Amino acid sequence: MSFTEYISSVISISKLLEKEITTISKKITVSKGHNLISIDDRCNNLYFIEKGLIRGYYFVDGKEITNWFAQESEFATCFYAFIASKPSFEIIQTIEECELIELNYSALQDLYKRFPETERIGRMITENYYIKLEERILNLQFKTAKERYQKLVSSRPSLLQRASLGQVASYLGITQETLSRIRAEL
Amino acid sequence: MSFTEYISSVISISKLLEKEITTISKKITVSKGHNLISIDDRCNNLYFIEKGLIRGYYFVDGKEITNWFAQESEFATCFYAFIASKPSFEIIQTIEECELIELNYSALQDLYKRFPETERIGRMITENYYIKLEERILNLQFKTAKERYQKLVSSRPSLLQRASLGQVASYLGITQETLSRIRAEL
DNA sequence: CTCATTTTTTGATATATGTCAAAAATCTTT
DNA sequence: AAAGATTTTTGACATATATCAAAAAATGAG
Repeated sequence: MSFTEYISSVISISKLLEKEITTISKKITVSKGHNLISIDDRCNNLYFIEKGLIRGYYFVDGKEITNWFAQESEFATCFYAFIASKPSFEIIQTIEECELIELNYSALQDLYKRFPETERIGRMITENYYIKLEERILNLQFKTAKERYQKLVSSRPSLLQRASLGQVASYLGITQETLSRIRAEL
Repeated sequence: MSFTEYISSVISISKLLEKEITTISKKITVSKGHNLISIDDRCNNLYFIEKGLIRGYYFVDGKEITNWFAQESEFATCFYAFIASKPSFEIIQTIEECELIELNYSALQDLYKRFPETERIGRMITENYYIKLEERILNLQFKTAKERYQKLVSSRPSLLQRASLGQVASYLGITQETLSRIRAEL
């Protein structure tokens, strides 16, 4: 889904607004394995994914921990850093070649001001992020590794083909070996 | 800290705004063990805690799971339900007798409109909720039960005196027995 | 296509935390 | 203060998942 299509699915957009959105949208193509944002970077951009897969990760005891995955029609950024204007605590990396719409923080603030109906988009993004986190906590806290895996498979079936086992395992909060065993017995 | 003091610490408030805030603030006292919001309730109120302790909890396999604690100078509501205008998935219960400021959702929206500077408060509340969740995930996923306990003790020392062991244990994602043992060996 | 590198799987063993049950301690209410 | 209710602690044992190591499979560069 293109960014404009996504927006239209949330609010109805006038010709004028459409033009405005085009103006602030910067379409970029990024190769696989590229870091969009590194740790301690200022995080002034929000990326809408038209095509591709991105993850956010950080290090714990020298090990990469994947914090989230984002795919087509989703947004990617260090959300905490973006809303709080703090340095990023995670690395944002493309897992596949990506076609992205880059949105600048201040351009977005500006858009909110001039087209108040776009605030709805901002709120929806925030809520989406929040809800995803809530769900993740429920999962981590009360499901077995197998249940977490099954849930991921059903909600994002293609992820296992697109991301590496280690990336998925750390996202699920288990070791790669355990994930491999879970997968084998099903 | 009173609600007005709290607001003043975030934004500077005019006499007019102060009066307005007083108008929409409803000060209530609630006895211990009272449910402010039950599961499936519409969640139209946000509570600022001037005094007391509140928790949000839900049931998993018939067991109570505490999702969060909120104490003096913090807000309490089913945040997900509040922002998304969905029914609450948790029960919000006072753990101690509480003095609260009850804020109505639509009165708040109205305030945002009429005093745009108050939007900042709304955003800060949202961000606060989000950041707390992020931190909790990091904790749950990569710390041992003991480390999670120690962190809680240092960030909210009084909680262990104010909430029951079972409530704290489920918040930390461990059983009451395990928490009891951790506490004994330190 | 082949060799080298990376990723995934398998095996043996260790360990943190859970479960169930009962005792001990603490808190309420009369 | 006593009796009952609730909460916390302790014990024995079970189990899911981690760790470390090595083999197997998949991927990628030349």
